[in-house]
Amino acid sequence: MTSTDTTSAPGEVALLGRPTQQRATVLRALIDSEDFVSAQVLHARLIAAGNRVGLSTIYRTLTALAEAGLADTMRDSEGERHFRHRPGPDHRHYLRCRTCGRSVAVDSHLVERWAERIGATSGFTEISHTVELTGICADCTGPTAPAA
Amino acid sequence: MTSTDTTSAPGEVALLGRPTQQRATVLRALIDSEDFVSAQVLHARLIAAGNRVGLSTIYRTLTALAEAGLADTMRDSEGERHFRHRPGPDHRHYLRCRTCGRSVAVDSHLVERWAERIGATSGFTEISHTVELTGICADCTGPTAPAA
DNA sequence: CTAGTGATGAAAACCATTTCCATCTAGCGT
DNA sequence: ACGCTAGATGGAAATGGTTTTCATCACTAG
Ligand SMILES: [Mn+2]
Ligand SMILES: [Mn+2]
Ligand SMILES: [Zn+2]
Ligand SMILES: [Zn+2]
Repeated sequence: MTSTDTTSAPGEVALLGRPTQQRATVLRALIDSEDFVSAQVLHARLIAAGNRVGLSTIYRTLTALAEAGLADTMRDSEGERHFRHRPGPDHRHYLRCRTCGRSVAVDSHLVERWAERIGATSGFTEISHTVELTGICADCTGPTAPAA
Repeated sequence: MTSTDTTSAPGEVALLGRPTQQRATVLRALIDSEDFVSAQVLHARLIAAGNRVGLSTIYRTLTALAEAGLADTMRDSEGERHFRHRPGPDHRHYLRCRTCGRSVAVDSHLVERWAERIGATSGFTEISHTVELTGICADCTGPTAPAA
């Protein structure tokens, strides 16, 4: 009930090499957060929750997860990297509230096609793209003040 | 003929506060580069060219130019910020070659509209976005080897 | 010309991320 | 089970871009 649960995360973690205790913990925490988190914040949370994980391992694991396509990444305005678990097979783009930080995945097939077309038109190949949306969500817009 | 030219950059630099020698120099260098440059690289170039400008001033000026809408910015995969002079009134998006670094502005009105629509649909306001494309340009694709 | 406020820049501080490296450990052969 | 070994871990130190500090400088109003 505390931290002796070895069956934490599914076999997904095996895609990264050896399925270690720490990797399972990190993936589990990433899934549980259900929103973008920085390596630092995730580390703080895990430590606060009593887990023993090094910051280096968090960075290594998150980077590996992103490379393996199991996580989406994004950079905030200060250049800090944030990670979010990717449930499906293909990448997603998000719209994030600049006030409360909440983010929601958006339908992006239109930009996906646009990006490809632009590449073809310009004579470029192996096109890849970055698309990030930010705004103020309904909760934070109301005169009732930003949600806690 | 060396660096005594005070009429370097236009009055645009006045939009940033006092029209100083350094600000003119930085803006001029940014315009001349005609492509994205990092603060560090721009600084190195200016120093190599015999100008006396501090790195801090480069950062301050580039940041100010970006805030004033006179420059577009972009972050490379390592998180480093790059700046490019913005000739027109509205921002642009670029397609950059991952091999030689050259970048070309692309027509993005389609994504601009897409971003707005997504915002409206999601109940978000004050939408802003980030769109970056990378790929391999024609010059770098050919069997003739990447351009120097 | 002079005062006053903004600008400069060298050096130090910041801070997210990476690298080192000595110590563990999962997984395998025996 | 037992020991081996390549891979993994994590605390600490190194990196490296960017920001801050602060003493000195230089536009510009008067
Ligand atoms: Mn996409
Ligand atoms: Mn745009
Ligand atoms: Zn919000
Ligand atoms: Zn190229």
